[in-house]
Amino acid sequence: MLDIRFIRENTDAVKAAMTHRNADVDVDAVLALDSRRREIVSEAEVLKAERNKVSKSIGQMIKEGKDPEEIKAQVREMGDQISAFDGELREIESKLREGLLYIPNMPAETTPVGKDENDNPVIRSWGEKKGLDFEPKAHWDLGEALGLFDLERGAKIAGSGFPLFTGKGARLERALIQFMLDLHTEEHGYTEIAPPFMCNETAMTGTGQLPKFAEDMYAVPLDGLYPIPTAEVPVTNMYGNEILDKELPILHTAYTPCFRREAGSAGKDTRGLLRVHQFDKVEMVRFTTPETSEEEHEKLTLDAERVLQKLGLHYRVIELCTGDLGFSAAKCYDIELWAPAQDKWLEVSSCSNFKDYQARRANIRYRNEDGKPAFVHTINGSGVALPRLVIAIMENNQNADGSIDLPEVLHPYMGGITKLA
RNA sequence: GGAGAGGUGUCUGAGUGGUUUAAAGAGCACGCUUGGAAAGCGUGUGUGCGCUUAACGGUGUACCGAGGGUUCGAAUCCCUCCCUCUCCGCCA
Repeated sequence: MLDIRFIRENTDAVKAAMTHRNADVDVDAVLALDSRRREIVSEAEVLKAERNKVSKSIGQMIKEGKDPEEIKAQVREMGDQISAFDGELREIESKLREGLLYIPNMPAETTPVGKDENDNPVIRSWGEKKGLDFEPKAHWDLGEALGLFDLERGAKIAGSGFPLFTGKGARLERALIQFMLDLHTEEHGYTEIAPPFMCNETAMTGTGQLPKFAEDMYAVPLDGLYPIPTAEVPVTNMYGNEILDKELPILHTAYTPCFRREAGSAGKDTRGLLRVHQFDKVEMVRFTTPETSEEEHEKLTLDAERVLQKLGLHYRVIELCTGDLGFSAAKCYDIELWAPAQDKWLEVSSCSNFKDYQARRANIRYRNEDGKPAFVHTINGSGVALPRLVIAIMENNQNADGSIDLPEVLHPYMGGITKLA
């Protein structure tokens, strides 16, 4: 969340930022709560100081054998007033916090201003479109024919959007996960985490999924848990309410399945593996100081790109404009893979710098140069998400006979299999 | 799931209603001492919020797992919850 003091002192800038985001946020209502809160705190604390003083004198009187009943009655009255203040304060603080939780992050100064996804500039691209001398088949046809997945049976046991991989398709999932984890841990300096696949409400609030996006999450109400929509949630919140004494930056990578209800996107891009409710993903997370977060964000993005380069896949990097930026992000690059049969770019990674927005929500701090606690900056990105990666591999590397060549780096992970046929 | 024991500051650890302003020790920082170091001695050593200050800081308040309650006053008493450990049960 944003620092209430920042909002107080930069009200116009905050309002302008919300306009650029197309976010409907009542900044003035939050400021009014803040102003009332400070009023009450001041008044209540004067009373508390007085009460503490008089209470102490009661102890003294008892020791001296004097009768304290009259003074007790006075202090009791003060106590009633204090209770009234504290009651109102509790109410105001909870409203204020709720209000702050619904205000998205400030876009970074370098984030391009724009209305929607059509205003996202392309930053760079790598590779080029493969010239296939035949009509490319869609991955759903290739996959069913080669026995890589069985979407009908997946739907039977869980519903549509819950893919079931079979045989070499299942092995390909495992191979890709392992390849990416090895790359990030052995060459990019990340420490691997194997986190819980469910998180509590506090963790989900820390990274910004709750309270605003509750309808996008699966839930296990009996236990107060949510199946994670991304490893970002457990891996970021693992340091919640801590002052880190480790050297920054901290780099973590984690494989987890991800669970998303995809409410609101029903009927859009639903064929095959394009948009599913459960998918595998390797995530990267960096905890940095404010001074280095921009640089670390660039590095993390390159780490994701490296995965695609090693796999030999044509991709481009776009930057999200203010109107398309995610709720908690200040700056974000999306990486998209070219899929010939779809004739489309598919998003496989979203690399975001959250600055101190998540750290303030989750209360993740470090000690700055003065030794004072300060919020870290968090950065994360997919490195990368599997379903669309699998789509790109299948559709780009297909042959006229319906077989699929596997990228060389995967051969060892596939037990020597070089081609899906 | 059942029974029991616990949760105090960076750490160890005392504290069962009122100079506790959380003892003491360790650690850390600075200073003295020293040829240099160790030992010794001295001083300091948390976080959030409010007010104040140009700033350093000052001041008030809250914080002893979390949240409520009792009381003039709570680390201390009561209630609910969370977590850790031990034993039992169940179990991959």
